[in-house]
Amino acid sequence: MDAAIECFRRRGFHQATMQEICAEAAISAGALYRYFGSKAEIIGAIAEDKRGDSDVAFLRAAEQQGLLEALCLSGREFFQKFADGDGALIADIFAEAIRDDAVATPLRKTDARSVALFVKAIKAAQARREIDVTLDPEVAANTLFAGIEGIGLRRAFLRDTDPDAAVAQFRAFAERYLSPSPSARHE
Amino acid sequence: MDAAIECFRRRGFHQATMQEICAEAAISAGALYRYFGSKAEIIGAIAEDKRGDSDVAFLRAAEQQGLLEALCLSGREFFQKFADGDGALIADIFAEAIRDDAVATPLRKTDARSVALFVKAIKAAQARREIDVTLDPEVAANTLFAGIEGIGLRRAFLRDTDPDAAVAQFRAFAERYLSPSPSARHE
DNA sequence: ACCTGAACACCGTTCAAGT
DNA sequence: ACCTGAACACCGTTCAAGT
Repeated sequence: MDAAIECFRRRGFHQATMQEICAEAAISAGALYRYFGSKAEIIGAIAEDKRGDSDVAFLRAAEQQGLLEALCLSGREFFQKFADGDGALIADIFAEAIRDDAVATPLRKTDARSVALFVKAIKAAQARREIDVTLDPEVAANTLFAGIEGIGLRRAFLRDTDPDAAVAQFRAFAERYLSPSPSARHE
Repeated sequence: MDAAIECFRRRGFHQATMQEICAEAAISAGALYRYFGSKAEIIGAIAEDKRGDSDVAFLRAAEQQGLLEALCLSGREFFQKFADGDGALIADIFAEAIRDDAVATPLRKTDARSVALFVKAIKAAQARREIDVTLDPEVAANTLFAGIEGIGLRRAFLRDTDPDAAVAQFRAFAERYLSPSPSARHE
């Protein structure tokens, strides 16, 4: 049923019509409204279950290859969506979530889980003295997330969605952001 | 005439109707389409002339207070829009620009001008040895932009649009990103 | 030449009627 | 109980008719 993702993917949230989604799902309009209260509710449901699969992979990478590589893995996954043409849809989701609390609330829950994962990995890396110990893990996790999202959106806007280039840009940012700043070092 | 910005501001791009805009501008539907070919063309026009006023202020700040303070000034200006409730509109513009070349092309032109300004200020700061000289100015300018945009959107999504907190987050990011990285220093 | 506004094609959503 | 699909209210856009 959620395979009506296909319609948003093909035409974007505002361009796709409920009738197209009904046709794709082989269902009537009335039946669709039995499962989802509105069009906005559908993006909520989509964005919600798109996360999570990669959580285990992230934590394993953080342990085995270090925080930076794990972050780049997450980044690549996100940047790939833009290369696949989902950029406008992602921006639509942002817009809808900023505008509508009913959309934002469920998304914030899954977002918080991802942030918590970042925080956990950051603390572990600090314990290993792999990165700057003076960074606030919560703020750092959010800034890294903002960096990934900003880079992805911006490159889509500039029509250069090559994931390799995007990861390289993010890697340089994360590396510099996380490394002990000269002014803060104590030895 | 462009005071129909008001409608987008109040209700967002997709929620505002052409009839509302016509009423606000005291004009008929036919007349509106004489000036703008479509609804999408209107955001293009809006976003286009929203830039530019602050270019002079940025360059002056960069000279007198250093690159970091000038960046924070730009950041604050952008974050203020989210605090004013324009966050969803900004995300809409992103979505529309990613989806539609006709919207993106004029926006990329004004964007390029702002990036060029950042690049210029970055080069000057490198000449002063104020920041890391090994940074590519073009990439750095884009990454800083992505950081501002990402932080703004993300904080709007998380319903915490306080400009002071946003600037503080961005300042820490920019400071660490720009400072000479230990591994790259030569002395 | 320029503007008007009724009309058009189409959208998201609903709800009486069927099974 | 659940689904259908015509109908509703409303959208962005157009274009014959006016000035």
